[in-house]
Amino acid sequence: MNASRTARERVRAELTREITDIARRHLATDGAPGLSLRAVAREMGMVSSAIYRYFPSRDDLLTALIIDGYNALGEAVEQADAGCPRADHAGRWRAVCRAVREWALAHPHEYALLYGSPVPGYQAPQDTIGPAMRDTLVYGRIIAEAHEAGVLDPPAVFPPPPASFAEDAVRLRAVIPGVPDDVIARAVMAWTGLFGMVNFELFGQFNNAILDPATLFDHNMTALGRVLGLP
Amino acid sequence: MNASRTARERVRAELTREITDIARRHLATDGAPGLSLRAVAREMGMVSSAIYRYFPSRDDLLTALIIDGYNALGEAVEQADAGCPRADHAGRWRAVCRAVREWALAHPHEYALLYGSPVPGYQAPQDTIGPAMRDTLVYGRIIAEAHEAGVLDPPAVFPPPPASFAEDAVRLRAVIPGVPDDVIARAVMAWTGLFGMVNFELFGQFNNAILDPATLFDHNMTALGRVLGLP
DNA sequence: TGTACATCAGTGAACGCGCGTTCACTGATGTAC
DNA sequence: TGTACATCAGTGAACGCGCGTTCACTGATGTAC
Repeated sequence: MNASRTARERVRAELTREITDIARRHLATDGAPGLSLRAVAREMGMVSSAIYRYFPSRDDLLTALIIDGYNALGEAVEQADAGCPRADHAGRWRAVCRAVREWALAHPHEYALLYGSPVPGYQAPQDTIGPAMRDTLVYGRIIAEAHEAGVLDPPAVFPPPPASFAEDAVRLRAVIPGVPDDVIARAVMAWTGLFGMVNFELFGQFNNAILDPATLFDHNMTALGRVLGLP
Repeated sequence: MNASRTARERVRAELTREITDIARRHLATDGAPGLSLRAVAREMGMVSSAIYRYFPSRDDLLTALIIDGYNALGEAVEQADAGCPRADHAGRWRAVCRAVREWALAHPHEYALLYGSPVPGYQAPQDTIGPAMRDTLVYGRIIAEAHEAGVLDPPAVFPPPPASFAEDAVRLRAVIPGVPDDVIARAVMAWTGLFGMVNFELFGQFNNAILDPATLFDHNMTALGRVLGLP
């Protein structure tokens, strides 16, 4: 019977979700290295081996958490972008920057799993690539649309990128279509600048030095927007 | 006897060094979460409890590694700076950027220990603060000296930092004396931009996207130098 | 609609491993008179 | 210079813990005729 078949499958889907939820909570308190299948099973009220019906190994559970994390961040970024007038490209850039920072502050260990030091011995499989690009596509779209609208005006204070950058620029244009190499290089600068700042705040490099990171973050993201040529 | 007293102390110092050397090697292959006192003791040919004569706990060994790491990076940065003509501030900035990247690529796990996700449950003690600032002081000095020499000319493309940034700027001026708030904000931008790019390269965000990170790194660091106002 | 069979979820025991840390101890090295 | 004592380094056993993963199994749920 189809209905009962989906009944079993529904239970399975729900338990899978419950496992990742618990795992995510453990991640939030103990970090990735402390995530343990046995602890999750214990909290599920299951015997530890039962988890293997749902995830064939610890690494697969980690992968699920990584994918969920990228999707959650991606969605936050998409929503921040969607909340701005389409033509306000500078505002959209600032909004997505703020969204990244806020999501990171709200989920520090999850953020660390995505953008911190790699978990030793863990090799991310192909399925993480798509979700990992979700937020990146939003930045790319903002820049590409600004360029298309003719409002992108990068200040002429940098030397042009070297010719050898052209090859990587081709690949990156998949994310920011239609823009010249110089804009691509600036986009990477903005992208790494955004995450560099979030990393430093989250990983403690600002301790004892910058007590009001929010203010500086907003200002520096605005400045990076100007570097990009956003108005 | 003084001579024999230092004999015992010399052995102690050497064994301490040997322990941290082995630990550093383990760090390089297994990462921080996999660093184990027992494994180090085993390789020393000691019983595991003997390590406690040298380090009262695993965390203290980690602390020693962190301090050594900051010092090694700091020294690399200092030497890169020292290898440039004093008046070539832009060249000095590029040189220290390259030194950071090269050190990080040569010691990825050590770099991750310093600038990656915090080790869960580990709280860095006060003694790490000094070494942690060693490289920072070099960037600060370059900018301060360029400013003092009157060659710092930051492009007027950014809005001024908000008034509320003034408080943090006071603190940061301990590292970059004599410069206005706007330059301080730009310095943080360059600083986070530098490490943001190294982080992304090392932690895998450039995978499948940027195949020639060295070229883009050099170009973007030059661009960040221009943001700072270096010629 | 009822029955025979196949699939699946969860159990419980076990394997084999590693870890940090404590403690009472022996024997060597250094110190003071 | 020689002896009594104190300090220190290293031993070996133990405590108490946790982990990932495998495997033969039971009993429930679903499927096909």
